[in-house]
Amino acid sequence: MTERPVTDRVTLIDVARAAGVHASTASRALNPETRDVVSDPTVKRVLAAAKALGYRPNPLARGLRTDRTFTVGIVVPDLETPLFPPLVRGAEAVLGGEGYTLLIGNTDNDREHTEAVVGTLVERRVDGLILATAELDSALETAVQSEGTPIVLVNRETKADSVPAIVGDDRVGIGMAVDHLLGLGHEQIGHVAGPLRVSTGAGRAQAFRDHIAGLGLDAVEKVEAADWFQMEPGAEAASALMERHPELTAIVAANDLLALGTLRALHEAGVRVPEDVSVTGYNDMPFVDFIRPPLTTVRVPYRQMGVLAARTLMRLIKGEDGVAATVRLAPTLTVRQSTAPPPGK
Amino acid sequence: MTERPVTDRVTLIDVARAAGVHASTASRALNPETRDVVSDPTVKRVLAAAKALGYRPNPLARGLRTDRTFTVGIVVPDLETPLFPPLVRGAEAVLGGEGYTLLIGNTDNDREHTEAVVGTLVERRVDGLILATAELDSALETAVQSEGTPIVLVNRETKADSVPAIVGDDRVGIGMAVDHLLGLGHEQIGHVAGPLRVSTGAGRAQAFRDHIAGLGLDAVEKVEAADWFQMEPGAEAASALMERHPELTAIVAANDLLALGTLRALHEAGVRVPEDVSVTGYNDMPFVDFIRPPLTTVRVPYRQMGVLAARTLMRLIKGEDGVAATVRLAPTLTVRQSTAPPPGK
DNA sequence: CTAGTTTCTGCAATCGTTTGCAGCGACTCG
DNA sequence: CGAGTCGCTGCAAACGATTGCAGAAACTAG
Repeated sequence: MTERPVTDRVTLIDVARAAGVHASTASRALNPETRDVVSDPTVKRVLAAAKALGYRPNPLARGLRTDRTFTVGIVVPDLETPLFPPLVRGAEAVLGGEGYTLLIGNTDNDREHTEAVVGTLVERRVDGLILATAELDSALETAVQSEGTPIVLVNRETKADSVPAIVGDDRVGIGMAVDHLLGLGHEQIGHVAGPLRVSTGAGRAQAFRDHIAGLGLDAVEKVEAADWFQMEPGAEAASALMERHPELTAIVAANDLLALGTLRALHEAGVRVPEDVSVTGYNDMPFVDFIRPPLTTVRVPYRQMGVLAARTLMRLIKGEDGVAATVRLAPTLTVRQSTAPPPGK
Repeated sequence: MTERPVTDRVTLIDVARAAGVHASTASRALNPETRDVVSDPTVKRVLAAAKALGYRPNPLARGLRTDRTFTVGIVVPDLETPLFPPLVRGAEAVLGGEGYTLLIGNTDNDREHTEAVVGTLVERRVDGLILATAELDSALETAVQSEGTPIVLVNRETKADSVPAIVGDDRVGIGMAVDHLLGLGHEQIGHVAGPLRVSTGAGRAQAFRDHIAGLGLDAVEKVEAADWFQMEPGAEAASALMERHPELTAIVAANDLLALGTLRALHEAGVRVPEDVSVTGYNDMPFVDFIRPPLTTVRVPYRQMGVLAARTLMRLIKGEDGVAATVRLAPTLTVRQSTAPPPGK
């Protein structure tokens, strides 16, 4: 296999030579910011030469000199979790439009792995970072911030309020699910919560308790937390919950996968949904309208979360002042067939 | 908001100074390849200094000098299509292990967009490219190749066999679906094909025809192609197909989404699945086991495709010889409840 | 004891940009 | 007509690494 010599990339110097000017002049002519210090005819010549030669600036050289790489890192726990792709796409849509490229990293929900990934991204001089990692701890992001890399959190918050976060409004979302069930006539409502060390898990559980308590009902012991946002733990938690509280006629799950697990546990226990027990999910994952029964769930605007996170990050990068601390996006309720009035109503 | 001065990054020169040597010596001591030309005590001192200062080389500077960025671009039509995340993760798993970072790009199945994305990635000096884009045309990849960037295709092929491809073996997969149906006693089997300008669409349709023809049955006019791999087009194609061939007792869909569309179309026509008509999908997307009825489908090892693509790309980057042209991965059949013997058997 | 190796380290160029500074010609104005 | 200003361009130094080359010890051998 012969090593074919590769078409040599055209550099700024080539353009300068072709236009009969010095490289620095060519640089200034090419850059809209500095273009006005160059005489009009020269600008035209340089532009023409650049176009003729098909010049594309070398981002490495530029980044080395300017300390701006026009890249943004986005790190997610697991791209295969269906809520992340829309989020990434939303971010990519706005970032791509501004000339940024996305570096992506998965963390597998592992603390060490997360630090390694964030480390390489910072080292690669990303201009900013979008973190959708799950852990509630905040040491990492403040550390990164102090190194000078702007950060935006997405789908989770941190105690340190120095870092902006774009999240779904879980209080509203859980409230909508509960109100929907109350409206159908349910009075005994339980909650299959997510892992409490994760902000979405803890937040939704708290929202559930508060909302029920606000109605003068007792909720505390009607919550069972799953180990993780997966079907299997969801099924276990649901079983435990129903065993302790056989009087429940409705279950609010903290997540669609937990709802799926709940569905399965109920099915295996011979309980019919929605005739005997109603179930709601959270997230409106793709295809939950195809399961049996189609899931009533709270729809979270993940794509828009990505869009807003990216916009916020852009403002941070540009050094704008007064970037909002935390933005909560309103969810909507999608009613399908996993909820119905309780038995005998 | 005061611009807090940022902790200055530690550079090779800092390390060199701390170790009392010249930067070039430090560089050699740090690089395992050249370490042996440096005396042992010096190596130790440099290593210690580097560790003490927390030195991380600047990839931009290195890339500028060496023309290796340790980045790989991966471009997919749409990250939200459920087969791509596992693929990306598979690739990331092996690439990350080798110190590479992934740059990701979506193309929206748009030709111009694709060229733009690939353009920026090449311009950013990625060491290689994994393309999962859908179009069958091959001008783009040969163009990129000629610029010197190694490419691996994934989930699709091209006519030019100079570029390696990792694909699922659709002939085998479709064959398994058809054989399964034949085994159940079906004799009138139709195919809802994907768009024929896409290699997976065209390939599966051809596989279907060939397989049926190989059995001496007539297949040609029992194929109806959908405009795109989505539910809606799938429903339309299925309706058209059933109208033309009401005698069909089984439909092989080229893709799970098309199968979902087919399911809906049949449901709306009052046809029961699987009692009246059996349906098979393709891909085994997440949660198709939860739909009604759980879908019998062909499982394609997408994660492994990503893994193999990455491995192949690594070999290409390292300049190894004899990298296989096209690898076909064997799928498996997952039998669920959307298939059953035809009525009266 | 000298000449020739070997081993190690430093010098300086290089990768492709950007940018502060200085110089040069043309123009303005008193 | 001379001094000051202005507009434009070039020079050269960065940015942070890598690497061919050469020089200085230290060592071997004759």
